[in-house]
Amino acid sequence: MAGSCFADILSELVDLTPGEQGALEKLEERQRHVRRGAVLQRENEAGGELFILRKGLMMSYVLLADGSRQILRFLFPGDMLGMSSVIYLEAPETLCALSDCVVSPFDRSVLSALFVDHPRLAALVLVYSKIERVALTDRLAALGRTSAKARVAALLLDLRNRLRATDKAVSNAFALGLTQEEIGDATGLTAVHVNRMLRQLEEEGMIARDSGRVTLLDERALARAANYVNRFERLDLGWLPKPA
Amino acid sequence: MAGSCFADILSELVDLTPGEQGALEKLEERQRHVRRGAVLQRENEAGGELFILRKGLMMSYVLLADGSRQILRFLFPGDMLGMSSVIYLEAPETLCALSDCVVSPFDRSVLSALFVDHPRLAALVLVYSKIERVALTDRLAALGRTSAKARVAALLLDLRNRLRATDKAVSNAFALGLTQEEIGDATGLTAVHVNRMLRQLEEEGMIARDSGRVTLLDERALARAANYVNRFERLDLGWLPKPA
DNA sequence: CGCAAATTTGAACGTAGTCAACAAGTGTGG
DNA sequence: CCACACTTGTTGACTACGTTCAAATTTGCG
Repeated sequence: MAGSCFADILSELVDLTPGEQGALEKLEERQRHVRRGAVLQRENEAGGELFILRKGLMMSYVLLADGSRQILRFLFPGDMLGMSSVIYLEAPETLCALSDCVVSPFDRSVLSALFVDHPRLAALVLVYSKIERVALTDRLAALGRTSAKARVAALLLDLRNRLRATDKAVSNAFALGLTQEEIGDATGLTAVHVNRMLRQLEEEGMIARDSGRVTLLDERALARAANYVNRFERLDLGWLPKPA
Repeated sequence: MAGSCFADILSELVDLTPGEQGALEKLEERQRHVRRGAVLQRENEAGGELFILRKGLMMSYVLLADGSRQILRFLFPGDMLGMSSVIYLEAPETLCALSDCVVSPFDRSVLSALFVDHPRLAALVLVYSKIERVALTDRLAALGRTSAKARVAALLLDLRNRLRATDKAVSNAFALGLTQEEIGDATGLTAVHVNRMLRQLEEEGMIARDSGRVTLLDERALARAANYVNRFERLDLGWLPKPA
């Protein structure tokens, strides 16, 4: 297996040295196939493994006492999985495959070694973690303070942008690969209401739909409705340590 | 100024070496007083500085297009502030003092040096950041999937626990130091509805209130209503690098 | 083709928001 | 010390956004 998906993400942020690339390839030496619907890690269970997602779409979610589910994050190729579980005795969230996936498991000791041998990569892991944090707070603000329509619009935009980040060929039309129930669990709505919001976005000419595929017709209007910000842009990383 | 507040937090997680303690004290050499209501860093403005909060209560929030506010996080002594803004050209969130505060500003280059000289501290900074992440996803799930009453109950429990983390003397009765509007902006509710929920918690015997002070009368019932988890417990950090 | 899952739609309901008025503090300057 | 303004808290009446429940329809998979 050539190359490292995680390195691909980090190299969008800075130019990696050959030494750094080599270190990152250690994270993706092995690989494991994961079937759609399979669980990589279950909430409240031990044994936090770390992974890089190489192919496919996954999600992390939590289940609440009443059985309802909150999807925390969708995971795309190049994303590092399991970091928030590896620091706990029991995982705080479940990792589940939304499509057939390929992941590269790696040991915590490899991460630990990375911190010792490659300070700049360690700092980049922190930066990556902070970008994810800001994306999470965007969603927190969306759930706390925006309408159902705005949340669905934001999800569509975010999904398209993150698909495009891994595959430049993704256009305004894409298969979202989520059920309306999953969209609801991500946006804090019911599946029924998601359906109505999609219909409304369609009637207002912002999107078109055809058997699971969505086309963003009026991206400007969607972004306005959603007050969406792409958090992988306008970064400032000049302060990072020199490469090892 | 003796000691480091941030070191106090990290030493709850692992035993710090004298060398590590010394490095952390570098973060808190200077200090600055911040008045109640003052803004340390404003959303969409440049100049992300880093800080350790030494005294007082602060919050981070975002403003949405319609003027509404979402409080992202309350900040307590020992918390590191500004990390998510330092990686961007414009800060993604505002930092504002809820009481008179003391902060220690430090340069990004100091953080950078920490990564080079103290790999284990760097890893601990990442761990700290991940604990915060899990706390954020807890709140995401609360906003997406729980009732108004549960969200207010969760906020009260969290506030008490975090106050106690910095001051062991904090009992079940404490001054929360927030207006009902602020509680609403944190929980995604209106001030009016927060008022009703507090009254309801009071009528059900879970809390008592007296001029800004709150007493948690039935902590068990509150935790059940809120499905609250203390994320600073049950950690597993045996895999960290050896101290430098 | 046949079955299960997902989508779609309607009607009734309920939680939380909105608007408005008043009370209780809090701080400031006269 | 009091008068005034302003913020915060409290309560009621009404509204509305999103949920719930139910049933029909479509889709996709084995």
